[in-house]
Amino acid sequence: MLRGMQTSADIAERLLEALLAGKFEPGSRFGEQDLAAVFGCSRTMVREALTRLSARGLVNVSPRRGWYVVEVTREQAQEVFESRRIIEVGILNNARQVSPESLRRLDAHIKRQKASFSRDNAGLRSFLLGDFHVCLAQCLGNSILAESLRDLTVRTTLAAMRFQSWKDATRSFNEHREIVEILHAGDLAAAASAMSAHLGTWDVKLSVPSERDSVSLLREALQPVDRPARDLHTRSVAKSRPARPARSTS
Amino acid sequence: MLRGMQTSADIAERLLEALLAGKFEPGSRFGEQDLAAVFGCSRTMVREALTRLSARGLVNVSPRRGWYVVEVTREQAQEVFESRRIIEVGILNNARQVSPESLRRLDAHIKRQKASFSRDNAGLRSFLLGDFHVCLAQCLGNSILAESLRDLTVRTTLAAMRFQSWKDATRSFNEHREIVEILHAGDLAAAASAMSAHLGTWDVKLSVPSERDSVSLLREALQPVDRPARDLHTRSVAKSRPARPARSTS
DNA sequence: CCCGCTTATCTTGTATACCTGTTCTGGCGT
DNA sequence: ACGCCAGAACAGGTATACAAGATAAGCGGG
Repeated sequence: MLRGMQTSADIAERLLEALLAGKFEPGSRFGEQDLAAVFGCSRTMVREALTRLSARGLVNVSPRRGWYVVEVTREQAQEVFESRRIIEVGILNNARQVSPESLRRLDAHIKRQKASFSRDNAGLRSFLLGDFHVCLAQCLGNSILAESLRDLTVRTTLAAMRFQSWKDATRSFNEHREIVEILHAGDLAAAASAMSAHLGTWDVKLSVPSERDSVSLLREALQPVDRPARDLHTRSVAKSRPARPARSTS
Repeated sequence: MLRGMQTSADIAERLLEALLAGKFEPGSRFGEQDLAAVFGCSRTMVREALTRLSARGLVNVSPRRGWYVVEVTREQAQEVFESRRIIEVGILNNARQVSPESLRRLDAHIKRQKASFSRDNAGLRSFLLGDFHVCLAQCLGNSILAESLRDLTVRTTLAAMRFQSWKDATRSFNEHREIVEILHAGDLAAAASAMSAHLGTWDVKLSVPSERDSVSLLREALQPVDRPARDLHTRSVAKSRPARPARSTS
């Protein structure tokens, strides 16, 4: 039973982190009671947390059926990347300079990313690779867009899972490091270019695989899953039910 | 008693619209029971709606005291404008072209804005002037950023109210119309410039008034209010209480 | 043996009850 | 008369109860 400051905001945060860490497949179902049991609280809190995530577009609710991790469509995924490029490149181009403190923070973050490779922790790695972008936005002084980026990085992760457009983690890390180096040099325009390229390599891959038809979907779904259960609170979610219209709420 | 599809998303939407229409001052208090009475539902729904708004950063909750329309600080206001410029200019620069249908939609929106001037409806006017930016983002094919812009336009309105940085509505409208004309000509880069200028005139004004000290705050507060009560659901909110630490949630 | 219908169970949707912290008000003391 | 303290009223925080819809299981007919 996961504890510690059980407000609905905490629960939402926890779920968001897990999402960013890639612990839930798109389309996974979140049962209110299961989550309540896991977090040791009542359904009320869970519902509030899920409502928060819903408002941020990370989960959908299908009436009387449950909450489902969003299944980003290909078009939406393109939009996500477009949005990220606009925001992240925009922030870099808009910034005047990077404070020494921010540079230190970024260095520390890079170090954490690096460390996550030695420890074999795919979840943490995924989380940090996404979180870097949020951290960068914060360091550049725009916490509003940083917050938006949190949602977008999560959706990126989900889109990547869905379309299996894996970007090599090592490569991502190297590009992150490169960006930070450029920032140390103070060349924000160059950093913006590097960021644009960094994001570009993602969606190129994303657009490569052919459109997903129901046959390939089936074939893929029926592949044996040799991946073991991953983590504590992964266990509480049943895999997605047959699927039904789920409405996305504000 | 306001009715019609009383889901929490609807209520949140309604509140957001009212916020964008400038019907609530920053710092206004939303009483759960009052809202429940107004919407003819239970506190549960109201809480859910407010939770949604809270997740989008439009209201804060002060524990055991209530929900308050966010009071954007000057620094946050600057961030809002920076974010808007990054997003809106970015979208325009990123777009390839504008579809005829989108142009029609924009024309229609301009027409509605124009109409709102003849009818003397300040709320509707404020709403439409903000909504135009959202509409534009949607027309340019990025509904994700359009959604983010909804929050940002609301915060812009709130910041403007707080710092009394009124931008002349007629001027805003003219600039909107100009932008749409440029889009008709197909010059997206020029449109981006126009948008940048459009947003620029706002925050210039915003930065002009000096920092607000408690004395001027009092003097201002004690001015006689000759403005009559505006609309139905404005009546349900008590003016802000003395103020206390309100924490902003995710 | 398979398909369709009915019934049971499970899960969410919504309201409400109760608890707790905050604010307001009245009384007391200085 | 002012300020402080205590009690009451009020509002939000949380859990729970009950209703309604959806899924799954069981049963009967073709």
